[in-house]
Amino acid sequence: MIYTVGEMAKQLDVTASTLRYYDKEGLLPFVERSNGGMRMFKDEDISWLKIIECLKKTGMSIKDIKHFIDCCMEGDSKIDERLTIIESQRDTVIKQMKEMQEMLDMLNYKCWYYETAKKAGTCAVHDDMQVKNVPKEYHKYLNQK
Amino acid sequence: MIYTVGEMAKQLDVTASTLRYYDKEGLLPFVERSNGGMRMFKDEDISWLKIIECLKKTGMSIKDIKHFIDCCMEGDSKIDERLTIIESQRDTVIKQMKEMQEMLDMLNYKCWYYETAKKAGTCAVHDDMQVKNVPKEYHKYLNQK
DNA sequence: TATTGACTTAAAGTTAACTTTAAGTTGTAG
DNA sequence: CTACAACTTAAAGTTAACTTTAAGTCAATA
Repeated sequence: MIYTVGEMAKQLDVTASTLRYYDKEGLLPFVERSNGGMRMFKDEDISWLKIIECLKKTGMSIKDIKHFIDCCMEGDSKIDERLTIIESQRDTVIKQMKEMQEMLDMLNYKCWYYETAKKAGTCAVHDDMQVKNVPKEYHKYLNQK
Repeated sequence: MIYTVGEMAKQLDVTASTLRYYDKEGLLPFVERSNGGMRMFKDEDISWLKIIECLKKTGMSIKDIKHFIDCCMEGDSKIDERLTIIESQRDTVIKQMKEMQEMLDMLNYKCWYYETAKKAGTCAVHDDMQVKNVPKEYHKYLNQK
């Protein structure tokens, strides 16, 4: 199957101009053109776009994604570098997820804080809250508003 | 203890101008001033800055953080809205973490892909790779480059 | 009291990642 | 063959979140 930029955009839930922008930035060297100059996306290009999406969603810049794609186009001589880039991005994601978990922990505490305040009708309930009435997992947040 | 903007910035590992920018945007209405106009950060302000950091790191815009802080300054009449905002942000983070896990799964597959290619000296090893030699958790990525 | 480093504000500048616009071309349906 | 929707590029515009600059002020130390 062959798709136009608009059809491909719809499939990937991005705009056509985003795909054109990626192409302009050199992220899509694998996309072929018709005689008239129209982009022709192939089914296998979806795999490329999914890895681009993955790198983008995990915070890699367009410039660095281009570098990775360039390495891919170079072929087997760049396997080492491609592996290094992906490993490094994986480590980045692991760090991001740890940080996310910490943020989630804090938001869970805040939810408990406001649920408790809501029941009491006032945040003042926390001023004279006894530590034993605070769930253990939230102790580290005490003395926070 | 009282801290200047520079001291507070160092503690939080941000620049002083970032804190001034947040203040200008209305995120720090709780920060007091000296007679001469200098910002005076108190120890309890660190709690405020940590929740701001949490909201920011989980993708909330400055504008929406300001709205939350404004609700906080309003007092008990806004407990409901504060709870709703925090619950919604928690849900957002849970979604973000699920997506992150999917990205991590894909990066793990790519690592395996390049490790295998590296051992073989060529990516062509994947062209005639038998499914039984691909770890089960990676089967969903087959037919991807 | 003079120096000096850190502070103050307002305003302009930066950056990334798009998005929009304008002018023109392609390709399909009737 | 004509319409016309969707494509093309180049260039300008947008947005968020800072960052930098400039001109001046504060406050701690010698």
